[in-house]
Amino acid sequence: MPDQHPTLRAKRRAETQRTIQAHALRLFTERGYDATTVTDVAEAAGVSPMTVYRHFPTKEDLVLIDQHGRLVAERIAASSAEQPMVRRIGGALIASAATLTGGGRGDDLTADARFLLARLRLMISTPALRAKHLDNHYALQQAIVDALEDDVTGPDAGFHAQAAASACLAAMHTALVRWAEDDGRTELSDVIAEALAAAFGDDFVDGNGRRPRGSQKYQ
Amino acid sequence: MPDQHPTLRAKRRAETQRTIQAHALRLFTERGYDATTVTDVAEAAGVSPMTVYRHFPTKEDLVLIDQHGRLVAERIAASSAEQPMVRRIGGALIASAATLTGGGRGDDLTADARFLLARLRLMISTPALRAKHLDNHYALQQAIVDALEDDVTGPDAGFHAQAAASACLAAMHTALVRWAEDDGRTELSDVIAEALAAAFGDDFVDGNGRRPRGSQKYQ
DNA sequence: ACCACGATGGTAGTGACTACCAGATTGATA
DNA sequence: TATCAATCTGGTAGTCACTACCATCGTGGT
Repeated sequence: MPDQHPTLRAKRRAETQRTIQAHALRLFTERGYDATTVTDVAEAAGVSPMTVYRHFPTKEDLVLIDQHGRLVAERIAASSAEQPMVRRIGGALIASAATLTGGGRGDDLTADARFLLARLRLMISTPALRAKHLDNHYALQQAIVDALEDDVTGPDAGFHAQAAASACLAAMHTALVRWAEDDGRTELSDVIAEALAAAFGDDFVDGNGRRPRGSQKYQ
Repeated sequence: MPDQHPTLRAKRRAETQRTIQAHALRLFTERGYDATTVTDVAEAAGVSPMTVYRHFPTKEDLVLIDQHGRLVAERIAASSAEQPMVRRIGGALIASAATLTGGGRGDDLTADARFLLARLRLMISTPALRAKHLDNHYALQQAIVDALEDDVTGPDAGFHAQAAASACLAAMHTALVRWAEDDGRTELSDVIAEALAAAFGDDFVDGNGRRPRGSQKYQ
C-alpha cells in the first residue's frame, strides 16, 4: 500500500491536475473549446501534452469531471423504500443540489457552485461536451439502479429502475441547463424541483416532505 | 427548383448513400466500430473516403441517422391539449414505435425494424455512439417542445415542456436498449409503454386509451 | 450543342489520441 | 544510508477522424 496518508506524490499529482483543469477552463472560456488545442492547455499549465493526457483521458474530461454520483446513490439507499422510485430519486437529486450550492444564489455562490456554473456554460455551448455529459449520466444511472436494487423486486425491476432513473436524470439535466442560462440567479435545487414537477406532476414532493418552491406556480 | 421528381442524380445519390451505410453497418458489426476505419468503409463501398464524408458528416452518422422525429412531432401537435404533457408525448412515442415495427416481433420483424435493431446493437456497445445518440435527442426534444408550444401557456411553459420531453425521451431510450438487448422479441411499443409507466406512474395510458402491459407489480 | 451545377476524387494539413521508450523523483526497505 | 521499485513525466513517431482547396467528369436544363 504505497499511500496511507495523502503522501507528497499524491498531493503533487492532485495539484498539477487542478492547475491543468483551471487553465483549461480559462482558455476554453476565453477562446472557445474547439479553438483551444490540448497543446495550448499544456503550455499554459507548464506541462507537456503527454501529462495532460495522463491526468485527463480525453479533452472533454477537462471539463466534465464529476463524482457527485456517490453522494446521490448514498442518499437514495438511505431513503424510505415506501415511496415511489421517482420520488426517492428526485428527492436525492434535489437534496444533493442543495448541499452543493449551500443555499446561495446570484452573486452569493459557493466556489463549488461557481465552478459548476463555468463548466455548465461550456457544456451548453459545445455539442461534443453536451453529448459526453449525457453519456456520463449512464454511470450515475447505474449507481442509482444499484442503490434501488436492494428494495425493489419483481421480474423487470432493473428495467423499471433504469427507466425511472434515466427520466429523473434527464429532467435534472434540463434543470441544470436552465440554471446555467439564468446565471445561477435562482436556487439550483428549486429549479430541479420545478423540472421534476413538470415531468412527474405537480404533486411531486421532495425527500423531506416539503413541496418544492419553484416559481410562483408552485407555492 | 432543380428537383421536381426524384431526378436521376438524386436517385444515384440516395443509392450510394444506402450502399455506404449498408457496408458500414456490416463492417462495424463484423469487426467492431472502433476497429473499422472510414477508409475501410469507403473501400468496401467502392468509393473514396471523401465521398463518405460528403454523405455522412461524421463516422457516427453512419449508424445514427433518424428522421423519425418529424413523425413524432406531428402526432403530438395533433393530440388533444387537454391531457398532461407527458401523456401526449408518451402516446406519440408509443404510436410511432408501433407504426415502425408494424406489430411484428421476434423473427417476424419488418425490414425497418431489423435495420433499427442492428443500429441499436452497435449503439449499445459503443460509448461514442451512445453519447451521440443521446445528444441527437436534443433535436427531437426541440421539435416536441415546438409542437407543444402552441397549446401550453405560462411563464415557464418552455422550460416545463423541455423537462417533460427530455424525461419521456430518456425513458424511451431505456426502452430501446431493453428491446435491442432482448433481440426484438417483444413488441417495441409495449416496451416503451412499460418504461413510461415505470417512470410516470402505473396510471399512464397510451394514446389509444389502452393500458400498457407492465409487469404484475404495477396493477 | 452548350453550359451551369452537383457529385466525386486527390492532396495536404490539423488535431486528438496511443504505443513505446527513456530519464527523473519519490517512498519504502535492507 | 544505500538501494530498489513504483510512479510521474517527457519525447518520438504514428494512426485516424475530419477539413479546406482544387481538379474532373457526368447530368440536366437551355
